[in-house]
Amino acid sequence: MNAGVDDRRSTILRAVVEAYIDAAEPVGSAYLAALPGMRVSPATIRNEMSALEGEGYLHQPHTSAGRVPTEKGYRRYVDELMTSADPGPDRADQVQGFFAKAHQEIEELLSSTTRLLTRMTDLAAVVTGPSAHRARIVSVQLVALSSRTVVVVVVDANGSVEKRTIVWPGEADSGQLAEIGNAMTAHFRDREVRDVDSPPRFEDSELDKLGAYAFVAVREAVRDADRDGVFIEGTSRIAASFGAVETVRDVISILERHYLVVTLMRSLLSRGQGVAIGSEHGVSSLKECAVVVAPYSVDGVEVGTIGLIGPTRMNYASAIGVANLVSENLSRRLSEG
Amino acid sequence: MNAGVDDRRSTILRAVVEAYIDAAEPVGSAYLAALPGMRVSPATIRNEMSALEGEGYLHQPHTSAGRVPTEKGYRRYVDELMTSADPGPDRADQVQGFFAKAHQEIEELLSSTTRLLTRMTDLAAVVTGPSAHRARIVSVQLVALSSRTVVVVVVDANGSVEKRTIVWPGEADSGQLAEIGNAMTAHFRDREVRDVDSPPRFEDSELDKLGAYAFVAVREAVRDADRDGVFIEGTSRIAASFGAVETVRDVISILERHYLVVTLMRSLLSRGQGVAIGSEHGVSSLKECAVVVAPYSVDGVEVGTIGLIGPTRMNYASAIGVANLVSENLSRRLSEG
DNA sequence: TGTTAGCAATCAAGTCTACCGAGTGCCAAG
DNA sequence: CTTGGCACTCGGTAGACTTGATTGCTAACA
Repeated sequence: MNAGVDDRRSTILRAVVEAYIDAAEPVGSAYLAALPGMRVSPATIRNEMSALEGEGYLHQPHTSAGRVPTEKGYRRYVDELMTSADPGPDRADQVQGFFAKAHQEIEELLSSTTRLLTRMTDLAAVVTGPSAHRARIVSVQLVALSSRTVVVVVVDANGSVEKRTIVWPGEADSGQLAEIGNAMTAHFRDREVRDVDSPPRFEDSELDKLGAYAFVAVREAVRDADRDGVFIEGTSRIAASFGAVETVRDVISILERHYLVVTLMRSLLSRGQGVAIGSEHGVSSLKECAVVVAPYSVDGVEVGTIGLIGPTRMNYASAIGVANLVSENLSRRLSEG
Repeated sequence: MNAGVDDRRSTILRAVVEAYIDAAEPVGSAYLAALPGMRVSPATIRNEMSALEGEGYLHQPHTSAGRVPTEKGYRRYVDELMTSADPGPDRADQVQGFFAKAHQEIEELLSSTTRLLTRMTDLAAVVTGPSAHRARIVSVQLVALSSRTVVVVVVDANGSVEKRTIVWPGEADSGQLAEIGNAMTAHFRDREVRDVDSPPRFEDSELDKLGAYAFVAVREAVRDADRDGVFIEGTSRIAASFGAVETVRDVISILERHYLVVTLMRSLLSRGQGVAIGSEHGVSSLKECAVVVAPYSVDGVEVGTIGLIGPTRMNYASAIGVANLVSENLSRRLSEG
């Protein structure tokens, strides 16, 4: 029972899954028997498939049809049967080439990484920006837009820039603003974003009041930091993957709710899962989808997520391979500086 | 010929368009004759419809079907026959309420405005950020991320912040950086973004070299400024509007190419068109779509665009009304400060 | 002259039937 | 345990027929 990956039954399950991924049509015994590696007759394959159906790995849409993998079937395929997710040297080169001439700016880098993922897998791709919570603050500056409007600009060590526009309580004085900015920079410098808890204090009581006021903007600016960085591309591939418009609508409408997608990916990662198939992830609108996730890290710390979303009959080997490959390259790239 | 909007034939055309917008099904003479305002028999209506078909305003999918508006029919409807695009006091209140408690930050304001548009019209919505070319620069600062990495931060009068991360030629010295930043701020202050043409000069030859180097980053940062600000929401409504998955895929794949959408909207506006129907705009993948655009302005200068995209049988009155309403409110809001 | 009732004509879409064929399950022989 | 053979199932396709919506035309009418 549940022997290895080499027994005949498993081989047949693998062949069914791969054929179905390829052709999106129920797979019959005759087709399988004709496969190069297969040394048994259709009748034997039928027996095995019948057993696989009993075990819950396959499903028969109707009596006179071939078999289709169930979620459990895909799961077993991904966990045990799949041949290596190594994307091969061509793709490795492609990814390396991409990162070699990729843009400096982190946002543009991530956004074009998302497009790269979509292009390589033909799936919808998601990349979340590096979580800002652990990033260190490098500079805080206050700039007057007008006499009553001030923009607070916070730069962190990732090179992310967050800002908050506020109405200044009184006439904005550029000397004062500079002084507050310098004090803030000194105060927060090298502290992590999540440690922004109290404003710097000033001798001068007016400055102290203004400083406390500006501090609120700093806190809000860094609190929003994570919200910016979600990149999603390849939505149109979803339309190409499903025949039913309703499914397309449901899936796309989930993809439009970025925070939902991010939550989903994070929760998968935190449970140590790299792949969620069908209803495993619990989002009912995505029950016909599978999600592949991989974390990426900066200096060894996992800070962001790469995700691929497509139909359950996606090419898992390719998707997982590409996700990991891109994750490694992106991590390396972001850890350089 | 082409009398007014009050002759019977025009009334019938209007009724056909409105019925078709409503029900998405070919409209027959019996249905029209039963309409409250209609005082003639189905036979008469048939005669008129036949004439309208001859004039190119209507089309009959097949002999035993009712009539469907052609592009020309929609065009005439929008230009002459449509009843007022006034969205009514409820919606005006809704929009005012929205802007009353909307977010300060321009990006978030525009992004939630896009969602508002989608919600109110059930169409895909696009808002382009205020063109930065005419914005005045308020501040330029150089911040060291590490000894060899510097981020150049440019703040403009809209409150937009642009940045560019560069490798510094040498050890980054915070005193030098501050000096260059101050000189840049003084040099570019109140100049328009499009006028960023030459760096400030420094007495010190090393500073002058570094300044020229940093200037490149400033120019690149402001050149990219326009690229950020495109907000698109409601893609999933497209899936709900069309029956064919291919159409959905085509349209969404256009929506994914932001620059294409922006170009389309700008070119419509520059030709003074507020509505483009079907093939009028020349983007073949959108031939089953109509696009409604409205500019918005800051202090009387048109700086950005609002757009709505949906099927040709969208509710034009509502779409145009909402686009204009939101445009006015957004303009007012952005011109306040 | 414009309007209308009446009516035959048209044609998409639905229903019914027959049939084909892909694919199975099972049995008996190897 | 494997396999060939065979009856069986059932979705899908094709054709014939029906239904119903809608038209265009004609002739009568105001």
